[in-house]
Amino acid sequence: MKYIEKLRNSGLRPTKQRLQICEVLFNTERTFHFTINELEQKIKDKIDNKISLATIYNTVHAFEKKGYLKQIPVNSNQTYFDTNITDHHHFYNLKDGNLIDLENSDVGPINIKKKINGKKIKSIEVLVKLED
Amino acid sequence: MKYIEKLRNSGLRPTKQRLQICEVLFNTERTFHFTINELEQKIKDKIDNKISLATIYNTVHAFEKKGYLKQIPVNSNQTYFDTNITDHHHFYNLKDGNLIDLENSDVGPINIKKKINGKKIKSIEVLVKLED
DNA sequence: CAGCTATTTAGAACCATTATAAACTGCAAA
DNA sequence: TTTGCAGTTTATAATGGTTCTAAATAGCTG
Repeated sequence: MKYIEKLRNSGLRPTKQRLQICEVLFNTERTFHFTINELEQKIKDKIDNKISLATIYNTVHAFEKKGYLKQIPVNSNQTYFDTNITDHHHFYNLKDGNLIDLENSDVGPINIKKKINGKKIKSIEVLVKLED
Repeated sequence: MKYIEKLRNSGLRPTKQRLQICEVLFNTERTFHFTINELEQKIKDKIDNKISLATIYNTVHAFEKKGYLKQIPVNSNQTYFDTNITDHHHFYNLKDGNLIDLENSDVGPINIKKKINGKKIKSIEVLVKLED
């Protein structure tokens, strides 16, 4: 299994559940956005055994902490995650809450001129809200 | 009262509660960021009568819909609002969750090259996450 | 002033997320 | 292999921000 090493290298035990969640999250043609509920549904569809909701939350947070997932800063009642961990941005369709990737190359270079004392920039994320 | 007209022009009845919330939100030297809980506390400190939490939620949402407040897209368990409704951006201090304004002039012009069919850009918001 | 609709209110309901604590499991050491 | 233990999983309860409800109240227009 190709995810065993990945997990072990991060100090995460390659449990059956984590490996199955890896399959759902990372063994795909394309990256995608999801909420925990959407992921839960995807997991139900793809695997036979049940993974408890608590484990899904735990795993997603563990993966996010290790940098295998990113949280998308959007105001919604649910938290959105992204399996695309490259530097990039998002369109946010206000009508239906849909998110669309916006590659770095589709946004001019962003130069933050203001500095904050003693702080480093960890990420720069652009959210482009869309309306009709 | 200077807020009566503002409210009436928006189709909102200038009730005692709304006018008092206007005072707290807009009669200030500087704009500021807040969560509903923080606003509730501020209101308690500044006025004698009680305003119910439901009214605070209703009013904040009404003001946001009318464009007198902006929601700040940040992942937090609470929703952040901003009384600064000009086009601008934010630093987000990951350590303590603090938000700092980042004026448009402190960010180079942002040119979104990708177009989405049939959609208009409503806003472009940059979130700069800070770490130590 | 009358009557109508918008608004306020306390409290209940909702629901995403987190906490709990008991059962289970991967794994290293013997 | 077996043992022991820390790391995980699990069902369920708890939490807490937000929204809903329905009754009381308050602007506003005629």
